[in-house]
Amino acid sequence: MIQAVDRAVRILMVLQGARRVSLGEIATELELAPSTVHGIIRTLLGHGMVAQERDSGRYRLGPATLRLGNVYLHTLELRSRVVGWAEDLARRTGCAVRAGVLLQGDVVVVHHEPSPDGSRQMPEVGIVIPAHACALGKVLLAGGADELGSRPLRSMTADTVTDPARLRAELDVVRRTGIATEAEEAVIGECGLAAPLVDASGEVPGALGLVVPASRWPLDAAATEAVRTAARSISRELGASAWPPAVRELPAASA
Amino acid sequence: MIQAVDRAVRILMVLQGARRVSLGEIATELELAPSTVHGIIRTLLGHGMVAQERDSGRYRLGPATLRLGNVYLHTLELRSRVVGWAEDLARRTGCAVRAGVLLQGDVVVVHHEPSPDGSRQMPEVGIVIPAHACALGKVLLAGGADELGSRPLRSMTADTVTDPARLRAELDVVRRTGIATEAEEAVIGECGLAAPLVDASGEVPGALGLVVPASRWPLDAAATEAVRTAARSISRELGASAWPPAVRELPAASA
DNA sequence: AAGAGCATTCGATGATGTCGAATGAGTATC
DNA sequence: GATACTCATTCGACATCATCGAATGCTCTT
Repeated sequence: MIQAVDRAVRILMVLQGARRVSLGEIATELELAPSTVHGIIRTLLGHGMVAQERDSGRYRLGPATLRLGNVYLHTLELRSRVVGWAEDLARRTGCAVRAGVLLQGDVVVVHHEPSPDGSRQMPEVGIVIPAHACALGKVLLAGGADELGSRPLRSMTADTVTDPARLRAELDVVRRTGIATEAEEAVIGECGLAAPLVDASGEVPGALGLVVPASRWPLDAAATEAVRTAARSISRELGASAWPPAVRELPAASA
Repeated sequence: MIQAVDRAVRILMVLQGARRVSLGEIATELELAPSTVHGIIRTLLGHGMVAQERDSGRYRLGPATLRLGNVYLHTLELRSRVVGWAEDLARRTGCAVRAGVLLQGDVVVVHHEPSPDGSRQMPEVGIVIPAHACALGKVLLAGGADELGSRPLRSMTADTVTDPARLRAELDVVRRTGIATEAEEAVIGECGLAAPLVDASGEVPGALGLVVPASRWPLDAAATEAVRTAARSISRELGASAWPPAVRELPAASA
């Protein structure tokens, strides 16, 4: 792992955590000499990855990051395949629809279809949710090879699953049923139900799910079936041969 | 400028240009040894800045870029101040409204308010337009210190201004009037009108403008005045003391 | 008016990234 | 069905390059 590049990305992560950060704060947080940070930041500055406030001298993320993220979205085949089905799902179920991918123990929302009733329209594409606390995340963890990243399971609400053993048991159920649920484990008043998206290699590169108000929880069977149908259809478009994905306990003997 | 970091960002830029890129293609484009690129990419891979297709081995941008871009948007004070006024402007003028910032000779759209008639709803936040070919860009170039970056002015349509001298003359007008216009210089059938957003230091960190169908061009005076009013109001919220920004021919003697 | 905190610059050190060649897997070709 | 090719990947030695600590200039605060 290239040290300088690793540090550069770490600096971006620090800038991600706070609006305006001083050079010294970054240096302290990363346990580096201020001049070291300065050199890296100047390089990032030259490419627009970070910006500097002209008056205070403090740093924040730059417009180049927005461009990168936007291109990422448009090159994501998963997303383009999801859009149409998400619209249909939202109309059919009356719920907001989300699609997400895994990023190191967190779920990044790559598509958000607002609920038809228009309760809120905040652009939620790009937001990050701890994987263990949302339905999308449980699906992705269940489908991933590494499963849990051995990081502590941060508690978000009173109902967040923080016990690794209990989460692992839940993931087993997800693997068997192809559906994950979550009830106010990330946000009070919000529940979720999600299903895996499978690609040609049998991997689970993403998940599709509903955001359900707690007042409408548990969800009726029709909505659950709609999610299952949509996920299966998208997976087929992605080249998947089986859905839900095959459970792989051991390295398959048939390979 | 840190060499390794610079190369890492360059790699991201290459990945930005094509959906799926092989290691060799990146190495060729950047004139580097494949193993050098590989080392850097592996580091970026570890942070989710790039992703690798499991089957082909090719690379593309990763979900971490989306997260970065999203955080950038939410930490941008400019954007949060623009949202309300953009909505109002769109309703008042019937046009789509955009806000943008400058990124090395290009404009990055940081906010997009669709036109009320709902002609199209593509999420255009994050897209990039050559600064010399759009109204937002002309405003930003006029307000910037470096003016033109001595890069060739790429032609987008038959009406794109590609002559530096003519563009410079246009920028002078923009500085005097506080309004920039563009008629089918970037996209056939699309015209634009924009005004500068000024901050407390008198800089022009962003621009606000309308996207006008060619059929409605030239725009009536009322709409132009609405843009001017919105830009002035937002600038005041940002702490600006004067609008349009003062023209600085020379380093001010009063400093 | 003096002090602190900040970003920034500079130069010497050695740790670190770079390169070229070799490996292995996977695929297309004959 | 076997071969040749492309491609990502690994390894080790060299010298470049990033790193660090101290010093500077600046602005804002006390």
